[in-house]
Amino acid sequence: MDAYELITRNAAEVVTEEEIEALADDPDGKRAYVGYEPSGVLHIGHMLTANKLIDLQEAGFEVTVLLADVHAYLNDKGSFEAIRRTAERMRDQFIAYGLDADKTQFVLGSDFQLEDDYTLDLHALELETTLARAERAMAEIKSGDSVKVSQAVYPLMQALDIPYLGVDLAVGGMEQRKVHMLARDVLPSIDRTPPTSLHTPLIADLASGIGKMSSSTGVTISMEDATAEIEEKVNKAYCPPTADPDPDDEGRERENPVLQIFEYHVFPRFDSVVVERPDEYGGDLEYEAYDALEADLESGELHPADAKSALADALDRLIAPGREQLQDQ
RNA sequence: CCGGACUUAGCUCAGCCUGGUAGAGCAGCCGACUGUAGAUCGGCUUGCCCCCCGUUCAAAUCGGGGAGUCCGGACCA
Repeated sequence: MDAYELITRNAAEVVTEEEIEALADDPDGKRAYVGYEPSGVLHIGHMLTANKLIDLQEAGFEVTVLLADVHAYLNDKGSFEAIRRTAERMRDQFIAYGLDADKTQFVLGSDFQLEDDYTLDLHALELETTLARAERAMAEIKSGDSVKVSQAVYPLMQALDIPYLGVDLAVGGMEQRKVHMLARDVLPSIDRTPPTSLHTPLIADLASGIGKMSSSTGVTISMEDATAEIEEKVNKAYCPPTADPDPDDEGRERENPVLQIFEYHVFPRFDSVVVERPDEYGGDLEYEAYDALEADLESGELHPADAKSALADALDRLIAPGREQLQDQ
């Protein structure tokens, strides 16, 4: 697989295509980053961008993982001390999951975001940005809560982190695109180069197929789940026998989260997937690419229940090494 | 700083006037039906009624004080 293909596979969008092509022409030593608010437990939402970081490392990129302790604090996630402890735990989980510890630079936000220069640049960005724009860019606002000033500063710090970390490529889920667009708009005002950005798709809510999966509301699969928990969660997932389900009664779009996880988590990390099936239903099936599996589900050749048991097995194999490594500590 | 509205289940809210041991919808959980899930049907759970003080046999409900949120007004030295 060439560099361009590694960089762009399974990406929902890149901004811009020309800039990505330029990076792909000479990826060695270029720096990519993702920022995470420390939440303690790595789940398959985080792992989706982590997969992309692994792709980028393979393509020759240097990778920075920002453990955004200051951001978490601004977003009312607890005391600094508690947040830093979860940040450490999360770093261990990333390494256990498969990020190369030697090629990955883990940075705490508080390592550089409290410096004088940073603060003054931040104020300069505040001057460039309306409250409405900042609020729109803030992906992490809990709906219904009243917005704090800290939450308006939050996306501006995300923008400013990019030049301070020397990032060429900013990576994030699609919910981060407004932040990256804000960064592209506003960084030139302080004579900083705006980032190229790459956004991964969002996996839909496991139970309903609607919206995005979240660890706070609803069900997610994490690095800490036991085999039996994974089986139960996957079994309970929404999975009609199609890749393109009809909208629900209220007109909300639905996705098939089981297929999404196959596409974005399983096939990128495994060469082939075996679906074990009792003889009465036709015996085992083997797939080497996602498209073939999707086509069989669509045609009825592959029953959702069999797809689910294969998914649970693959996910368990994906996270078991990390899970065991963390238990040994 | 002044004024108004609001605060009840995880969420959106009803109940308050006229005190009598807390309700609906949604969500959640369980079961039936599907070789998965969803849909559908049947059942079930959930509460510091914002806090404190008072009145009363009895307060979510009445009176006083306080807090939080939202909206408006004033101030603009």
